[in-house]
Amino acid sequence: MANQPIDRFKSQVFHILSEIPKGECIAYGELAKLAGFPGYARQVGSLMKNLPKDTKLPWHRVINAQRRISFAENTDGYLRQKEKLEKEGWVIVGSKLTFNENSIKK
DNA sequence: CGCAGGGCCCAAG
DNA sequence: TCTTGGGCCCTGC
Repeated sequence: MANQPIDRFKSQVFHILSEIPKGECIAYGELAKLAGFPGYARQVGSLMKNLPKDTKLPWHRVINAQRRISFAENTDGYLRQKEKLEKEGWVIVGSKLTFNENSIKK
């Protein structure tokens, strides 16, 4: 298509996303930046939105810069992401995402 | 061609 | 911690 840069951007995003190891997380902005398109955070969100349910990409490891899940708590997207993250050692502390390294801080 | 909106980001209060 | 307000880029109507 005409949007080659964007097309590459998408590919990069998906690639990077697939390379994210368990226990790691990345912000939309960071992801976009690594993809070579700093400032395209919103587009990353659009891509996530477009992801199929059967995707094997760890989209749940993508969070916002505030280190929070960008969904409202009453949405199933939030719940799904939360579950996956918790399985990988993440914990929700006051709406904030925190990595549980062996033991939660105090 | 303009406008609203999105899994955003950042700074203030 | 939450709410505003500005800016970021792209898509859809």
